[in-house]
Amino acid sequence: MTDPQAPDAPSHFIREIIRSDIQTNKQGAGVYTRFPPEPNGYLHVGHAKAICLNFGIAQEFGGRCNLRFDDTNPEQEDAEYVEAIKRDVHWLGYEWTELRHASDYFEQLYQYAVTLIENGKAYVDDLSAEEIRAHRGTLTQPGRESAARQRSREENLDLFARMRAGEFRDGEKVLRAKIDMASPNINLRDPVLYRIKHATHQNTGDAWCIYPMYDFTMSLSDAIEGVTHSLCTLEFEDHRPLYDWLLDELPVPSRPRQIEFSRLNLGYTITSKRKLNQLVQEGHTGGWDDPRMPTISGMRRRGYPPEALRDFCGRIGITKNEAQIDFEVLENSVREALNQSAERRLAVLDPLRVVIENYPEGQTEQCTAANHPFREELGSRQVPFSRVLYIEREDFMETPAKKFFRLAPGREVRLRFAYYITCTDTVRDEHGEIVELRCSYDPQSLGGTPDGRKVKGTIHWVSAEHAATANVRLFDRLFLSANPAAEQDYVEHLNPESLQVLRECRLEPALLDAPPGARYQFERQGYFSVDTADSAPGAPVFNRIVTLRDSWAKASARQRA
RNA sequence: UGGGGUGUAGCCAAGCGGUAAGGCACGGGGUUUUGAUCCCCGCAUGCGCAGGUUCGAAUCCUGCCACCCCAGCCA
Repeated sequence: MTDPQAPDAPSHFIREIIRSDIQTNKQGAGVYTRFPPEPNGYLHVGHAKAICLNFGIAQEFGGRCNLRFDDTNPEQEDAEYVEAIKRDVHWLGYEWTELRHASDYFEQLYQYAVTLIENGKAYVDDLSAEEIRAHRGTLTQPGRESAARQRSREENLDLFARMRAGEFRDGEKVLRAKIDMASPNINLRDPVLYRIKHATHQNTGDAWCIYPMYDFTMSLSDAIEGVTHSLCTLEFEDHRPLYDWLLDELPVPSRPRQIEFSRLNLGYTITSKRKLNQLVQEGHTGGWDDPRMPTISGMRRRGYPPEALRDFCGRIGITKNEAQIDFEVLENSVREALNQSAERRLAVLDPLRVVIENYPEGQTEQCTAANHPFREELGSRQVPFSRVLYIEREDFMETPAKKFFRLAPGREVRLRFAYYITCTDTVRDEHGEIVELRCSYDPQSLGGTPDGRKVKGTIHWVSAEHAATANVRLFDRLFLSANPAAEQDYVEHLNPESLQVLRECRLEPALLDAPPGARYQFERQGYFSVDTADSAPGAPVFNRIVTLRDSWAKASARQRA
């Protein structure tokens, strides 16, 4: 596995920049990064990329990394989200150096704003939002200066103090940087620094009624924390001149460097907090942690191991290309982690009854089953075998297709960890549907066969009398479109069959005591986890994390096509 | 159309003037009591296009083309 920290992990341009900065001592000693989410929703895979980058880089260079909540817009934010975010970062395997909130700096930021005013670099404007927009100009035309731009420092200072004191209503006044209304970079056309919001803040309560904007907050918070490398996504690239302008104009304690990289897009999924929020609010999924959601909490609930996410983030690379990663890359990381760590069990998802006619009635014996094919230290368990079994319905074909190696009339197969059986007859119900197979077994075939005969197929099974019955949920992609975000209405592209609940699954008895969160491979089927929310003691509910690769399914699909 | 970015295989991605790494996907073969895993092998005379510089260019120069981002008192 390529962990981002591994010495042989592929390098990328940000790592190169940092190496060079260290060599030239450009950003001072040490590396300090930060992950700065806004607590306005749950984290998703895209954030996992940013988390692995920021925390991973810090780890790699023996540096530090803060978790900082960018909580400057009280109307959007909630304490529920800050708790969820902390949980997600921890689950991914990272520990922050300091836990901060941008709101911790509100007083200091306010003083910085005052300094700007004192230096003639900011002014209070009383234009309305619409007027400001009209004054801003367009992409090709310069903006116009507001009359308020000429205000004296004294008046600006007084007005700004009164903004803070709550003398104005929302939207009545705003603090703006005095830069250049004719700049070809629209972000430099006197950007708003502070706005009035009489709202209760999740961290500071009612202490403030003015709140700083993103650009102002981000660069100064980075500087306050001594961040050396401020990593963010591409859309902030043309905000960098403003980020740097603030550092130039104010007596900041450090000089962070902003570097942008492209955000993660994953095939068949959505990585937008806003859109994910809509899915939750409109009830299209069971919540933020629905196992079909590309949120970190959804993936955790589904059973993805955190090391799989880290491995994935290490594989996709860090560049400025707008990339859309195939979903298979993620699944590959998940399978690789689980193949290594998950114990194997036998479970029949779609049961078909089998009676072994030459097996003594009422007899039970224990078959020894290895818990893992290449990790002997994980030991083995006993699986009961008896006269009546269940096998997977799709492991039997009355008229076998070409290259079908499983059970069929007259065919012999291996029952995993047990005997060879041969299908001798079929039993049908009144509709003509096959409801039972009659088979014979070879008592000599337990560890091998005395005559050395080989069989092409091995199938899984469970003893009917001993089996537990459980619900198993199969998940398919949430969207049918490869790029739902690009569709006119992504909600229309939801996969109506993304969730399938199987209620008649038969499990080997050992699975009955599986603890919530445990992950197993159901042999020949896939990896499954015990749902942490819906399972009860003695009544586990299983989530399919990911299927096994299935070259038979692929080949037979190709045959049909 | 002003500004800022990006173009290397189906999808990612190395490459930093010396003759196209690696991963995913895909195809073929071997091992196998999971059609899994594992192991081999194949997969760009080609790097957005066109010129130019050079003994030599994905890398340097010039000109084009395509795509993405920016006109919130969101982040």
